[in-house]
Amino acid sequence: MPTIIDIAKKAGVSFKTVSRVLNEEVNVRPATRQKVLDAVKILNYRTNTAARNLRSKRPKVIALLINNPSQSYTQSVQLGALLGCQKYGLFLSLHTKYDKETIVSLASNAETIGFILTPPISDNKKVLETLSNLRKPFVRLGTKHPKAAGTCICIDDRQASYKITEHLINLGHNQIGFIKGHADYETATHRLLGYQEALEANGLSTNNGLIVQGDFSYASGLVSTEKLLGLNEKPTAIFASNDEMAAGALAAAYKKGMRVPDSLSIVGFDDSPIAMAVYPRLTTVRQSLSNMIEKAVEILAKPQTDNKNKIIILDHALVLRDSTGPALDT
Amino acid sequence: MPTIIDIAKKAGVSFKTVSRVLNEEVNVRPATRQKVLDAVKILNYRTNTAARNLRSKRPKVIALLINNPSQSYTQSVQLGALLGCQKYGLFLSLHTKYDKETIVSLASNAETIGFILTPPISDNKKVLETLSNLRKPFVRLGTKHPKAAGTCICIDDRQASYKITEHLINLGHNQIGFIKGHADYETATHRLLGYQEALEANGLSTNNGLIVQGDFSYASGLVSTEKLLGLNEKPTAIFASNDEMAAGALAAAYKKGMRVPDSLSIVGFDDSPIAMAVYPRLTTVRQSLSNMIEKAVEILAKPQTDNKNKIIILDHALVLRDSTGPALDT
DNA sequence: AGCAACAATGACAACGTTGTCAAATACTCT
DNA sequence: AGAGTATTTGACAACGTTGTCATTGTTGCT
Repeated sequence: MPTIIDIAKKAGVSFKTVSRVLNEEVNVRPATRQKVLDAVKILNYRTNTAARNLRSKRPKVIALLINNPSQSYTQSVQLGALLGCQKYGLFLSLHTKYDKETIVSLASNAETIGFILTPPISDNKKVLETLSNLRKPFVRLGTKHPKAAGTCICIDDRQASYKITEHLINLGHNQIGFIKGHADYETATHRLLGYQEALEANGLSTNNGLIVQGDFSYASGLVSTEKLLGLNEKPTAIFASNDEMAAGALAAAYKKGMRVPDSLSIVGFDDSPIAMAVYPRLTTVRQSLSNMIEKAVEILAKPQTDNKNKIIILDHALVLRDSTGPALDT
Repeated sequence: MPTIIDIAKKAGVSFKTVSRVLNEEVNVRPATRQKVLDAVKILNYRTNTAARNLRSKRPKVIALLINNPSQSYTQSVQLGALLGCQKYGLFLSLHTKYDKETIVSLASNAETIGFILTPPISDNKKVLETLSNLRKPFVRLGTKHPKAAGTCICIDDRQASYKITEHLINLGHNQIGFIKGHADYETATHRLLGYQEALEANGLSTNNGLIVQGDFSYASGLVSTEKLLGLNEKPTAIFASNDEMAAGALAAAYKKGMRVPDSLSIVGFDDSPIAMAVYPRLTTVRQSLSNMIEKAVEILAKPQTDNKNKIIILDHALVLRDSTGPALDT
């Protein structure tokens, strides 16, 4: 394994200068910087995080605030965060509580670099207020509410929602039920908007009682679908705001003896593990939670990148599986 | 933060002796050791893993071999392994391939401490043979097949299975269907045995076509349950060998218009996230995957603990929820 | 040209631990 | 008791990096 001393020799500078380049410090001549970077590339150098952590007094802990009813969501995020931390030689501290006291005590710990907030905490006014006063950086996942400080990372929920609704419309569906997510989540609002816009753009009514309130849980998906299927003008397709509710919708359909996608199409959102565990497998929107969280860790780990207080919008993708099919000709 | 030098002063020995005690080296007088340990406790000392990793040339990587169709299982295990690694200052390398070449190349890396195998790899003969020849320690999860070397960590599947079957019997069920797990998994066999023993112990027949083959997937749970419900002598309860198949069983029941647990009781196994996401919530067996994997990391991290080539059996617990109820009086 | 001010670089200590080797102590045997 | 050996302890360097401070190089100004 090459060390900064090897790099220094190769580049013809002192090892301290190498350290400066690697830490993106100011006051390094561009030519020198380039020589060092070349040497780094040639020798395939990787920083020894043990040595760095030993010597530097920089903070090393990222606080992840997560309190999500979906266990699969929680696990994915934790996993991604841990992998990111491992990459940068940082430690992760996990927290489900987010009262003022907890946050203040975390922030006052000199070891803490900053916070990562996950929905619905990302949009919790009290938390945002508390953090804004605390001079520690924070990153908010799954939201893009512009008012508060802190970097936001999300996908374009509205556009994704628009696209998956249009997929249903293209299959001939014109009565599309919608199950809203929990009101505390910003994403829930955007997904609804995308759905409504797609309907309007295709000349379909958005005001026909086909929108019901869920809360992102399986049970609410089931109950909501029972409501929708009990209507006089039944939907031929249902858009659930996440995969868990879509799984609940599937159960409700089975209960009624309906076949999916033959007599009812169902779509979800997230492409969580459940989407593949269910029968038939769900058509859904994939958002890469692991990319999101890795980006969040990176922003906190490398404070020099000027991502502060920006809104970062990551890619998503429509995933067509077996739970959607053409509308019945009735 | 106290260092070994502080401990040394407190205990009246050299800091090198403290290091020896902390690393459980031999040739330390018991009295000295005790003095050091007391000082450690009083000052609440925690090893600085950065310094340790920097100085020591000990290997620091644990290779986790995991290739499980269940994403929730995979995530839980990875999460637990990462947390364990963080605790001991180790790195995790994740692998889904387990051909001979991959294993040999991992083992020949001087950085690699050892391997953790997860089902079904835990019982893969080729892998076990390859590893046995390679002089690297390995830990096998979810199995207790005695022939091969390596430490095994598991729960008593047979006993757990016995207990949950007995729970159904106590509710008055005497026609209990069983959905087997994938044949590659040792646990599948033990769960079947426990079920059969419980039936026999309660004077029920085990030979009545109520046992069908699944493969641990949702889809196989659904199909298997349809088979069982199509029999002349229908079961009043179904024991699925894991929660995913139990979720499939629930779907099949809904499809037939049956209510759970009113007209059919269903139990699963694992207490995976799905058990709580489903309606009604599953009665199941809880096995703490996180404990298992943490133990596995510990064994590799602290080679001195003489857990080598032992079989470690962890606790499990019956979790009674809403998917089981009294048998119908028919 | 000469000087100040600032930018860029380098020399060296320090972080907390383990590895190496030497020294001190305890034990065994005659 | 004394030599010889084994056990226990200690002194000190080393790991690869960053922090501190000194030194050198560069620029702008009179």
